[in-house]
Formats: sequence, structure tokens, C-alpha cells
Amino acid sequence: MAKNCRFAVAVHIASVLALSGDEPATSEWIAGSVNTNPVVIRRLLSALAKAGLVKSTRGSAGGSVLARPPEAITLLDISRAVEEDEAPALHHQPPNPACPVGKAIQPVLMRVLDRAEAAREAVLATTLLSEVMAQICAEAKA
Amino acid sequence: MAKNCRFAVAVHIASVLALSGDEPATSEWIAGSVNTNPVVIRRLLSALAKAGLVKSTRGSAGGSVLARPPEAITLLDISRAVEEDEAPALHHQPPNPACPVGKAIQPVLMRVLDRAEAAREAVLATTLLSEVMAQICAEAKA
DNA sequence: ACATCTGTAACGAATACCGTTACGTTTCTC
DNA sequence: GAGAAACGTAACGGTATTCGTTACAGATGT
Repeated sequence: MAKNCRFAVAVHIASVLALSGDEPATSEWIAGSVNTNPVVIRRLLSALAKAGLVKSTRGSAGGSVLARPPEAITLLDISRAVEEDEAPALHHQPPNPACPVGKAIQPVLMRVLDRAEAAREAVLATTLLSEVMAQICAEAKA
Repeated sequence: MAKNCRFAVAVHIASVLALSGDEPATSEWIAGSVNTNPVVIRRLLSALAKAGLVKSTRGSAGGSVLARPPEAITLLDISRAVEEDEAPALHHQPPNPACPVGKAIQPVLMRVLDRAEAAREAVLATTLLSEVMAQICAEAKA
């Protein structure tokens, strides 16, 4: 998979918000838990808000809360919200159409890569934020 | 520029070798089909050779051939051969253990990401190079 | 008014990937 | 042997991406 930690941090953010419940959490507080800069958190919160997963309020006593209960948020929702719309990982330059392989390989590769990605997303789609929360609580006690 | 074309180019290389059969293909010839530099091809051929998928011979009239028939090579074999051993896409800095989420989230995330990756790899594991070849031939005729 | 907090732009360092040049080594042919 | 052909690999530079940081404008409650 990828080398960026956006998804990991976004799930972290959502987990903190799930624990906070109705109490708005500030980006600075979340940043303290993630151990990074508040702007990094706000960037991801902005993406999550655009996807309708969180709601943020400005001003004093502001902060962010989940827009839906954790049972209604899948990890695929979070992934789609914060990951780039990944262009297919095909050739940089179009291959040589004079070669039969170069002429025909790209659609074939696209189909396989799409199937592989769909399988990966199916796992994320069946994992709820509430399940992650339950595992975090279990892990914290152990 | 896109993310990582190593897998796409490696499948392209393997397809060219499959079509060449016993006739060794030179890195320059393959580079002509992929539309890139021969050294890029040789780097990937080197990785494929280390994985036991191709055999290369040096010297005049040298080149590369598949080490196994296309029915005995899966796309997962190729992916494993040329992709980096991907470190987990977790936090850059370890999260704050003083927060219950920060303390417990990493193993939970690891498990989910491992399951997702396994699902992706399962698709590649069930796709043979010979099947890709068949699709390329069908595509080339259309 | 003022403190607090979000939203976003801008910049820099670190990193990854790929194309390219260069050069040593191996092998075939004459 | 000599030379040509081909691989193996190191090194370098351009480009893109990611993340952390600073800075500042806008919104909101006290």
C-alpha cells in the first residue's frame, strides 16, 4: 500500500472524536494524541468534513465532532475521504503500440489492478469505526 | 508523475519474455516496447532474476528468458519481486501513549491493513501470467 | 473588545522514483 | 586473442509527494 500516513492519522482522529462524543475536540488536542502539528490535523479534518464524516465549529469553544455515530462510519469512508484519487499505477510514457504487448497491455493491467483494489476496499468497507473503537478499548486494557 | 510503475512495467517485461519464448530478449528490445531506458528494464530484470522468475545471460547474443512457463507465474510473484518491502503506513512519529487512543491504535490498524493487503494479494495470486497473455492477445485482435 | 479556534496558503526539508550516463564484466564470434 | 554485444550496478539529477511549520484571515463565544 501507500507510504503516506493520512489514512492512519485519519482513523486516529475519528477514534478520538468517537471517544469525545458530543464534546468538541480541538485540533490542538487531537494533535497532542497523534503527536504532530495541529495544521496537519486540520487538513485532514477538512477532508473528513467535505466527505460529511465530521462537523467543525469555529471560534472559542469550537472544535470537531463526528457527524454520524461510529456504527455508521466505515474505514472505507475514511479512506475515500483522505486518500488522493489514485490514478492507476501504469506506465509513465505510453508503451510502444508497434509491439503487440505494448499495444494491448494497459487495459488488461487496468482490469486486474481494479479487481485487486476492489478486494482491498471490500475489507475496509466491512470494518466499522465502532469495531475499531472496541478493539482499541480491548487493547488498552491488556 | 504517477506513483509506482514498477509492477506495471514488470508485467510488461514478463509478457514480452513470454511471447519471445526460448529466444532471449535484450533489455534494449524490451525498452523499445515499454518506451523507456534499457537500464530501467535491467533493474527490474535483476529483481525478477533474484526472485527466480527470469534467467539472464550476458555477452553477445545474451538476453533474458522466463525461468518458468507462464502458467507457473502469478502476478503476485511479480509484485513481490519488484515492489519494495512496504513498511506499514502508520504514523511517522509514535502517537502519544498518554492518550488511550494513541496508546492502543497501532496494533489495531496493523491488523486491518494487513487484512486489506491480504485481500488485494489474493487477487494477484490467482491471476496467472498465461491468463494475462491470453487477454493481451484477445485485446490485440480487437 | 478579546481570546480562542478553524481554514488555508505558502514554504522547506526529506524522501522516492525514474531517466540517464558511465563503466566494469561476461560471452560469443571471428 | 581482439572486438563487439550484452548484462550488472553505481552515481547523479530532475520531478513529485508528503509532512511539518509559520503566518494570517475569518468566525464565534464571553
